[in-house]
Amino acid sequence: MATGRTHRPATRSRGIPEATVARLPLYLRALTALSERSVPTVSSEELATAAGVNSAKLRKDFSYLGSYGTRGVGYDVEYLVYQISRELGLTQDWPVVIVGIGNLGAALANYGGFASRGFRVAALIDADPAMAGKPVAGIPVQHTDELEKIITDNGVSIGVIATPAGAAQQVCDRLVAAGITSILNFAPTVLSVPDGVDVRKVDLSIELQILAFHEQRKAGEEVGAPRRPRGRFHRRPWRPIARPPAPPAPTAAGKDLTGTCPP
Amino acid sequence: MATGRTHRPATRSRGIPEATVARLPLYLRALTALSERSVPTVSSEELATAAGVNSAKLRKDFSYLGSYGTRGVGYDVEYLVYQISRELGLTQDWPVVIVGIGNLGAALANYGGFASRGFRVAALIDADPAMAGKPVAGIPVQHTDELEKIITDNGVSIGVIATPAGAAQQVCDRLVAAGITSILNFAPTVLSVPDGVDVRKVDLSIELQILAFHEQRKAGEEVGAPRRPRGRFHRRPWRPIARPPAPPAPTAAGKDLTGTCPP
DNA sequence: CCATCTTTGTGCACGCGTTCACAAAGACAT
DNA sequence: ATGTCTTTGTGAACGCGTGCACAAAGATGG
Repeated sequence: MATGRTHRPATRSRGIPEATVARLPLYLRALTALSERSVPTVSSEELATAAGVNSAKLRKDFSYLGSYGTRGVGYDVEYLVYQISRELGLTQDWPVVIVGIGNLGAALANYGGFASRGFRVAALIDADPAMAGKPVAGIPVQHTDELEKIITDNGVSIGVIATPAGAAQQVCDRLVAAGITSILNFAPTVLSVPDGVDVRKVDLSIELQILAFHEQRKAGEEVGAPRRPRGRFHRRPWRPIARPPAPPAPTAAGKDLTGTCPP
Repeated sequence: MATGRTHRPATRSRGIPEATVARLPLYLRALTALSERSVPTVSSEELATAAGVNSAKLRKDFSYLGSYGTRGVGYDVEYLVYQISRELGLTQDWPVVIVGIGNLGAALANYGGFASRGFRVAALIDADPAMAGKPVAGIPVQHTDELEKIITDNGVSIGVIATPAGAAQQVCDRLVAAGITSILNFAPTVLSVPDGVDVRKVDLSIELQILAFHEQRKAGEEVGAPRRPRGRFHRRPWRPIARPPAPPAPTAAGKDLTGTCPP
């Protein structure tokens, strides 16, 4: 999951483990799809398949919420949708502000998955005066000067940062000072926030790098044993983009000079 | 982290734990920043702070790569940048295709964080014939019909799916059939792929839902003990957006009717 | 060359998360 | 009412990840 997660002290909130909380939205999505198809009940096995997890894990996850299933039958879809929604806090409406209306910010503003989950885009904020007033996704962009006023007036407690990395910490500080207590950060920076403020981050390039690691490993396996031409014919040659720097030489007179001579 | 991660069998690849692999990009980002400031060496403590992790964790992570530090001094920045880049497979260039050029796809095409890490956008693909030929981020969009040809001609092994949920599985199948072995999925769907294909997912709304959970918990604490007006004055009233469905009644003659009567 | 000081690398213990496997619970048929 | 069959809910075992705490290693100064 591209889901970068921030260093939370792993405090299981009200008895529900973090790992379970992170999966509840998955279950909710699968259940919503079933609900739209008017499926009345679903077994843990079916739902687990639809959500892409193990059925035992799903049952244990649900057991933290309570005993909402019926043995021999399964789970009532509508009832479970409501229980999970309530647990996640989606039975109320959450106004959010998006700061940084570049390509990504605009994409987020247009993203339909927010409104359907109870998240309402209360305002779009950008530092560029030329953007001010310009409508994006039907909402006029407002200038950063208005940030504090927007947040207090609308009672916003969740902020989304989609600015360049250089501006992120500054924006974050202003959001927190204005009363924001949850931040979703798309900027490739580590944000420092006071206690009581939650930060979750999404870094698009990190996910690709993790994929590259495994991809390299798959390609590397081929030079190993049976030399079976797996994949196809489209293996790229190994093209280094940087010379390996020499390992740092010992500061004092090195006792062992082997291995540091250039090839 | 919004990092959604897919149910990998937790196979630690070549001895390096998955959790460590997921953090290597973080270290790399912090090290790159130091490198640009021409900082020669860095201690585990400093680097850990910059990356937002524990210093003991960082040292243990690096120990999986080898002994690249110097006791009493720290780590050589340039050397470590190279070693991590090599481990992640970023010393070669990875062509990627982006399928689905809507708001999000366009944002990804314009995202600068890819090119700087060795990822090259080889092609943009969309199913809308009206998009064909239109340049996005300087690259002309190509039609889905060309998908297989693009992938084989360019030797692409990493694909990014930014289509609507309904089209994702179909696109995924075609990508896999054409030779793609790593997929980054932005569509809110569970993709099923054959063994040997890696999938990582990024779901924007999931991250917000997790934040909402904790936000609700913070608000709920206030009604508890000392009624200290934490936060500020902007607490929203609890506004239910759906009536709680009644729990499923027993099919046969219910022995116990208490608790199912409407309020 | 020796003493001191800094910082790495890691053994160890602990806690969380995952999975197995099964007893208990309820539906359904007879 | 009773038996059978399906599916839940959970106790227990295991493995991974995290953090502590310290010994070893090397730099630095005299």
